[in-house]
Amino acid sequence: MTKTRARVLLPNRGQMEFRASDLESLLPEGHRARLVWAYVERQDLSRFYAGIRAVDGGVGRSAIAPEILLALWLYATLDGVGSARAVSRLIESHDAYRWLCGGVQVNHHTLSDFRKDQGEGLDELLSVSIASLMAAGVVKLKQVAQDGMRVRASAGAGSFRRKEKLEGYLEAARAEVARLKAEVEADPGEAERAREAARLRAAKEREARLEKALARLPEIEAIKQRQGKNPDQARASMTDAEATVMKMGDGGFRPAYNPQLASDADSLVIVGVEVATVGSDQGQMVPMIEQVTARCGRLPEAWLVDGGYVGHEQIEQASQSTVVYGPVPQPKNKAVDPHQAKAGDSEAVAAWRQRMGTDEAKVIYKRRAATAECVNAHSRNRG
DNA sequence: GTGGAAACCGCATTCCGCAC
DNA sequence: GTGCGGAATGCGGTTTCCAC
Repeated sequence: MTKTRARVLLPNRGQMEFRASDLESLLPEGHRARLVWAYVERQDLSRFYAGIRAVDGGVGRSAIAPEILLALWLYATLDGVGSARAVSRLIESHDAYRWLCGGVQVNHHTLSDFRKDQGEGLDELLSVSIASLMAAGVVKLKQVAQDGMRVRASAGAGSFRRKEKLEGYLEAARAEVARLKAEVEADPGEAERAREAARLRAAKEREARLEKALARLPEIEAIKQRQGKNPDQARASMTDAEATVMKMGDGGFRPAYNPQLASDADSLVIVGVEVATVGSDQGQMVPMIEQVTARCGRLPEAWLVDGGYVGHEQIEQASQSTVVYGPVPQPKNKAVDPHQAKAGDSEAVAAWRQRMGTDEAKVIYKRRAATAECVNAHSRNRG
């Protein structure tokens, strides 16, 4: 008995079809993009609108609504996307990003410009958001935890040069700018003129970067001096003058920044942000307390830090405004546990007790268990 | 239809990390 | 050291809008 061939449905991908659909139906109720949009709509964006010169009845092309740009960046940040080009690609392919745009074309350049030009506005928005959360009782500032993390800078490890080399490169860059200026002014052909102008721009940028690198050298030299090292060995990056070679989590040394975050331990809301250009957390506590106080309008009740912040001077200053919780610093004589020290303490421990003022009510050094609790709370927060 | 103004966005360039 | 892909950014062309 012969068996006939099975009859099946095979895909026909060349078939044209039209579907009726709207952006609104792409996202379900309660989708994160809708929440982001609702949040953005509630914000006072007058600062962003103030910079738009295209007005009703006036000339010029309409600007893209700041709500869209802000919502795109906010949603992208929640998605862990930080590149303008990546957001631009997502706008083409991802329903949530398409929904946020609502048919408005947004180019990666516009996204990048918005982030670059509106830094102050975005910072102010953070303050306003925190104020709203405080008014609603979400942020209480009972315990604020601070920590930093090393973030790789956009500068090559091989871009660092000492003063002598930087000055040489700057001289060469200035000569190049002068040469290109003369070439542009000599009025070559139209097509060539654009290329020459681009080269001139690039040369000017390089000159400016080298000037910045040289301007930062004194700061780096002073650090070297404090560390007892030869200040002549100070080097700055030719491409990103503010980047500093720091010890990273994996033990390596790379150009990086040290962003500092302060967060309300109960609500997990970030209440302070700063980008430090030094690798150590020492010295970062007091400026952050001042920033959070200015941003929130009142002092935090308690401030939690890890061992990297516990320096005598910082603790003394911080204790004027809040109660500081941090790991107990070990005396240089590691053979002695100062907490166990009693009558007959060694001279070193007695001096340590006096220096740290453990009996002062304002400065409280919690023992290991309490510290672990604080650090855990902060770790959860960072997560 | 034309000109002017404002905003958008493509081009060109540089720099980076990575692979080889 | 070289090539490649990705990202950032200034300049200037293009687009859009309005008045005349």
